[in-house]
Amino acid sequence: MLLLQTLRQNPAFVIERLQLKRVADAAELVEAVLATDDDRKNTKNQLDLLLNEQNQLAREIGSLMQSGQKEATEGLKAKVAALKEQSRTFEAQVEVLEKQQYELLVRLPNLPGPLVPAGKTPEDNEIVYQVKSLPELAPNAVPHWDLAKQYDLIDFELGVKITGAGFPVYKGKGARLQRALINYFLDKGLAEGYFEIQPPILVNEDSGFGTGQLPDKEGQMYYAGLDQLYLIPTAEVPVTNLYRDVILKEEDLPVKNVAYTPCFRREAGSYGKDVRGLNRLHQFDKVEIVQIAHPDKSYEILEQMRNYVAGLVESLELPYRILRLCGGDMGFASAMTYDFEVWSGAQQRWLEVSSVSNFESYQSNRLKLRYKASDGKNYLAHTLNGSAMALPRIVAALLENNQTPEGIRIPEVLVPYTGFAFI
RNA sequence: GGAGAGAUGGCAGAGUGGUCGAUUGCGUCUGUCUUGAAAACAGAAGACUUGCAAGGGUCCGGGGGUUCGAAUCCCUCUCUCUCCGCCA
Repeated sequence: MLLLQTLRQNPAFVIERLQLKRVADAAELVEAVLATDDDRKNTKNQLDLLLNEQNQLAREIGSLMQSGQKEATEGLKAKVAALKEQSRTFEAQVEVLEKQQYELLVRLPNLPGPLVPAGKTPEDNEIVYQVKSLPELAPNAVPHWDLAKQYDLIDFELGVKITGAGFPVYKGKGARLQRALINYFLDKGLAEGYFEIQPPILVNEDSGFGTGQLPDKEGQMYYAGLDQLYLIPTAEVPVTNLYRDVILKEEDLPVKNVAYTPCFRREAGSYGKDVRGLNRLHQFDKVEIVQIAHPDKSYEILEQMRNYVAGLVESLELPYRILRLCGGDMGFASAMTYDFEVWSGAQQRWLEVSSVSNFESYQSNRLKLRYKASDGKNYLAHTLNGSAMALPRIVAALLENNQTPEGIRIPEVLVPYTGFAFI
């Protein structure tokens, strides 16, 4: 959620930035928020005056009672009753205005940072890095779903039988490859100074709200209605929410967490080649990195995270590119996002495997995640996160790019984890 | 799932209708002392919000109520703990 003071200080700038994020009626929204806020403050001030008067009278009555002058209180009591009647109206009004203001405010996405390119579609994303040459696969190279079948690594039909489409069953070396990747990513994270967390994969409504999945994207999460819990779409949700309503010490920043979790996404409305094989699943594994940063450091940290993820992809010997997402393609809560895409040799397309974002104070404002600065005041921290990495598309690219007549070659760094060098 | 107890400031733990936003202890921070530290002593410190400020308002798990006045009484929800049952 954007800070009110940001809108107040420079509404023109906010409107301009919001338009980058495809908010067509930005000007109207901003104006409405500010008008509502004026109204709210005004009404609240009047209410406060009334309350103050009541408090004073109550205190007066108190001291009269204690000195035994009971009769003298009757007139005052009546007076308070009248004031109370009055304040009820204001109270109701304030409540309405607060709600109104809040509902307007949550509809505003985060402002794109200064480096974010203008644009509406994925074509407008800025390619900030791309591998020089793409590998040539043999003409008879096949997509990963065929390889998965050929080597009996992943069984999509079996998943359909026991659950449904988008819930694959990993088998044998396929399962071991998954496990190897998870451990590899976690170990790398630890070596980078991240602290490992194993969070619940069901979260309550407050958590879904804290990171911004609720109320807008409710339909994208699986919901266990009997217990009113949501299956997490990413570890970002439980991990970031660990710090909901927390005031950190300044010297504890940055907080660096890494977590492996399964992720669940309903992905309603997807179809076709996009969802073939491992391209898009309802359940998948991901290792996520989350940082809570000092506002002055968050962009520096974003670059560190980007470099870290780049190192991961490179260590797996996968051809990749990095995109800086344009305003229109960015997530609702993000101020700047880098997407990592690996080249899927047999499908001849780029697959997104990681998304690294700085949310600045957008999430922490909702979360009430603050740190106490040396001046003794509390300030909102910045939050960042990134996939490091999402497994399925990594697996897809590994299988496709590394297929040889002798089998599928496992990247060197993974061999200690898989226990085999070829599939 | 059944029975009982409870939810107060970073933690522990008082407070059962009237200057209580809250006694006290521990922890934290700042001074004094010390070469430095410890100890001792003195002092400081909750959160949100409004206001230039003085000041004001709200917050004792959440919501509602009684009352001139509620942390304190009533209703309700949530959660935690103890015991029993079940169980990876």
